[in-house]
Amino acid sequence: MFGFNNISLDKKSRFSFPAKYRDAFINSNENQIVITKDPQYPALKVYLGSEWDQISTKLSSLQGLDPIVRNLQWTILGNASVCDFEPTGRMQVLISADLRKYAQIEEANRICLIGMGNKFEIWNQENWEQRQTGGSLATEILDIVLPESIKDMSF
Amino acid sequence: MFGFNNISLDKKSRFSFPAKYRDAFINSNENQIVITKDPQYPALKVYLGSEWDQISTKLSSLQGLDPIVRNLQWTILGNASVCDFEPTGRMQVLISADLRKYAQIEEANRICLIGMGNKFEIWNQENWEQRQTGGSLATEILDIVLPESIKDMSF
DNA sequence: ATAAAAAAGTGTTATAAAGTGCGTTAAAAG
DNA sequence: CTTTTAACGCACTTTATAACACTTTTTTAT
Repeated sequence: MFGFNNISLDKKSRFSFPAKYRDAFINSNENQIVITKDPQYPALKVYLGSEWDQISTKLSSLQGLDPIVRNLQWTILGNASVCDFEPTGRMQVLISADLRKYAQIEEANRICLIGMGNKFEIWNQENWEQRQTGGSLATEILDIVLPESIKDMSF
Repeated sequence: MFGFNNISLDKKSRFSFPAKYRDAFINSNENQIVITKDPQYPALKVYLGSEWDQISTKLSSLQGLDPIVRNLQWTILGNASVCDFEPTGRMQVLISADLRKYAQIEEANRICLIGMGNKFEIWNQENWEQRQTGGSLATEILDIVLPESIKDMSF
């Protein structure tokens, strides 16, 4: 599941996955999609249910008294929106109001859906273009030292 | 049970869990909800009965002569409010006056209910926004060394 | 101590808003 | 030209919440 897609949100803020991903969804037998905040950028992460189960289980088991861990738990777990999903149907998913706000796609009806293999990202179109053209990566790097417990996780 | 919810308290300080969590509650056969203080922030933790049984059993069995452990016991066990709960009904829960005070949601009628997997957090909206938006990672680092006994617990 | 009043807690109903499902049209691909 | 896909519009369903009525508990005054 790779590649860039420019797709539209309907009036109720739903989008449909492009048809080219249908077989992959059917093959891996997914019936849930999880959307949550990207911890570093004003963008959203989209996980398949099975992938999400792994990530969320691991992350929620970590020691929440560590403030860095807790912040990641808040961001990723605390903003996750779990959507029922039918790979054989319209593959339509709603983006909640606060996630839209975070990704700056509030009024926009066009978004960028980027396939990253086992997950997708959703970006506001302008942000995505800037990110790709400009060398503007510097501003948002989290210069925090990650605790050992999450060094081996990839979100 | 994940995700952010902005919900209202009624005049008697009750809130209802969003309907999307109903199936999870029914499946795990919960009939009790426990609300208690968060040991680090002016916020509340909400546990399912079964989860609470585990945590409270474990926590109350720890060596209370350790001051950090003792503090956690006071905060978490000593402020727990157990509420009857019907997953098939309105899923309505009352927040007691002193818990409201602790979480600074005394007059507020809007709260943030954040699903963190096996538990929820309740926040005053302003506090939550500050915590999420600010680069507040550095400020509240608990530079205490946790005793071995609780390093593997996650509250 | 008792009664009255106030406060706190419980439960029900009505309604506006949010979310869902599905048919139709428009656009793109083969 | 035919088939597939994406986008749009509409109707229906579900959900959240405010308003109301009633019960129980606590407080106050006599």
